[in-house]
Amino acid sequence: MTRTKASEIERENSSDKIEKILQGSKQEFLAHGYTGASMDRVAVAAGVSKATIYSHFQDKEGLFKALIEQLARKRFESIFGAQTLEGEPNIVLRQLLAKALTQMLEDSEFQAFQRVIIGESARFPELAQILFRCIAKPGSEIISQYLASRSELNIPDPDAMVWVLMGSIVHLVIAQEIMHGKEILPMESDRLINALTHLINKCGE
Amino acid sequence: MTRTKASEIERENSSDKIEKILQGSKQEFLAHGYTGASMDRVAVAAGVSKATIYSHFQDKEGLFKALIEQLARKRFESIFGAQTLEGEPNIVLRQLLAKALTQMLEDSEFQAFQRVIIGESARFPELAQILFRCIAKPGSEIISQYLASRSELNIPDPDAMVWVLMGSIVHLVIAQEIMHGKEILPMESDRLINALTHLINKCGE
DNA sequence: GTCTATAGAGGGATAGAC
DNA sequence: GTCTATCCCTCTATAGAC
Repeated sequence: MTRTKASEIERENSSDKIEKILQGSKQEFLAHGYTGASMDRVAVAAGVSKATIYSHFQDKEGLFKALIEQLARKRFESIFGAQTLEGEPNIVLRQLLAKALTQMLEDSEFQAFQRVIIGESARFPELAQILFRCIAKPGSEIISQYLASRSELNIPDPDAMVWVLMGSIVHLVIAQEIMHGKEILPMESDRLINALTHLINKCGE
Repeated sequence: MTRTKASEIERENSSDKIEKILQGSKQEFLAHGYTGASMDRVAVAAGVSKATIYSHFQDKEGLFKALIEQLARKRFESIFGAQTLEGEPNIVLRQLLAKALTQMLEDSEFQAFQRVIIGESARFPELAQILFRCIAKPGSEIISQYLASRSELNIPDPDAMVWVLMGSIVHLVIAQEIMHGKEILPMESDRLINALTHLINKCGE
């Protein structure tokens, strides 16, 4: 019986501590990056002692990797929870792009996650690759197959088209929010979405 | 007379030291990021003592900012050295996109620069914004005006189209090289360029 | 299992000699 | 202007008590 009931909320087992440590480390790593993060501050944020962290994780690197893998898994589930992709291409694609872009623009945790992954991609190339294995690859395959299945769209290279769509919206998030470019060179997401859907429509004419 | 002649190559003045320090700090900051960089290693790489660095720059932050500003200025000059943008749109745009993409894909220093700028964009938002002021904004204005001036292209929103073009190629560099995604989800630059030029052509039909 | 206390290394920055 | 030597702090990681 290791379940936590409301009546025994004071008692905590190891799994709870691990989750608390991961939550605390999320704050710290997403705010300061890998090198800038302090294990002392992780301990404070998690509400445990530093020694407890080291009893559950091998070292700072092990904790960082565990956190990133957990976050990537959660992102994957939240993105591909209920994507159907059926119906009129014009509407389906517009909704898909707009929804993905809006979610990314409004989710500052995602932006911090993306910033840290890119910033540490020299030290931890395998962590950046997890994003592609878990999110970009399955996502691009779904969209590419949809584009290919709709022959009226008349797209010569669906895989390349996915890179145009994905690249345009991901880059907008990186440029406008992550890099704070919106004050210098602003672009409304509606205009980008309109431009992309207009291009796809012209393809089929 | 502070010029350095070939006959007095041993003698160095302050300007030389400053340049050596910036060169040494480039290695260190681009390889390890701001927090991960060590002033001791900068001193070794530059061939000067740590105290000499602090006599020319206020602190680590000041040196980092000076370096990033220098690199941004150099990038700007190398990109907009000889861009004419005249002639048949189909050819001009294809060449422009292909050249920009190839240069970015082959320039690992640019990639490290981009990685560090993004990684530190939470701590130093003004540095990321320098990139937009010096590179993205002037570049996008040149391309946008070209697109608008060619009425046969029939582009409803040239500014938004620039974001599609720029976003697609910059994102490819980030995804394939900076984040090491090419082993997981590869995409050849030719196919992306073909897709983009095909879209632009369809617009005008 | 979890804590406090601390070891041991490396960080940024500076004083003082030359 | 430039160096060597050093200060003081924070860091990761662990030893030992409970």
